[in-house]
Amino acid sequence: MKYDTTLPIYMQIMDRIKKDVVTGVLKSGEKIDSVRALSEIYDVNLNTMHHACSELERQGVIHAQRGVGNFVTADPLMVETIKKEMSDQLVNKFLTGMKDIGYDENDIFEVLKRELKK
Amino acid sequence: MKYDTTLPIYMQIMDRIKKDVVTGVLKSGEKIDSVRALSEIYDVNLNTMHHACSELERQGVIHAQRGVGNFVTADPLMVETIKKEMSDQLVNKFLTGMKDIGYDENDIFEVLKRELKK
DNA sequence: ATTAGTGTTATATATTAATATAACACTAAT
DNA sequence: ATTAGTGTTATATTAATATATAACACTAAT
Repeated sequence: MKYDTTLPIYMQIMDRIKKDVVTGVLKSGEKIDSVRALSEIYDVNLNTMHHACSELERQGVIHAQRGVGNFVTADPLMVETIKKEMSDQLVNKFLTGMKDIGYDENDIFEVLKRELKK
Repeated sequence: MKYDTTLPIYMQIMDRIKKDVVTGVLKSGEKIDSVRALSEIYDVNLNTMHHACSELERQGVIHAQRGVGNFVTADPLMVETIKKEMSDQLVNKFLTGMKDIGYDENDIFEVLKRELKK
């Protein structure tokens, strides 16, 4: 497991789990690995893993059941919402970032067309 | 001045200054405000501002002259290089991020076309 | 009732980032 | 030589992350 130094580890883990939920690797309603198992899989401390999970719960991605385990949100609509949120944020960051360094919308379109042709 | 909690402040400042260099708000070879003035403008501690500046110098964006001031790199080619680096990183983060959440290249293209039509 | 496996909380330690504050080192003008 | 304005370095303090380690609280099966 490799982590970026620019973002807290617990956030990077949240991101990976959200991606798994959004892509269906983790299915709606499904039980996920225990925090202890996950802390080994992601190679982090138990507290760090719990930090990630409790934040994910606050965001409605998963739901914890004490003594039982963590479960992916049972609401499939929520999964779509999360996907929309993530893509919106990506698009927004990309467009504002490009505009901030002087590209107009046509430029952006051209850059991307060139990049996607590869 | 508003800062994001997800990225260290000194990096966010570096980003803003690099944007100013790339867009010509700060011109090649030009003297920039003193670290003390900048620390007030960006509303951060002098040490934080110096941290940002010394990193910018390490990256070749600016050049410090002790007792005199900081200057934007005199090499206009370097400015272009920085711009290219920044756009490459933006494009890369966007594309990998979108692919990670299940969009293929056609999807990405469509999402962006729709967004740019607004 | 006991036990194994859950989520959860707590204490102590180390590291990084940011702050306040002060001083040092150098340059250019006076 | 002095001075004002630069970059630079240093010390102490606080807050956020991440760690090791231990314990607590709850659930389901035995």
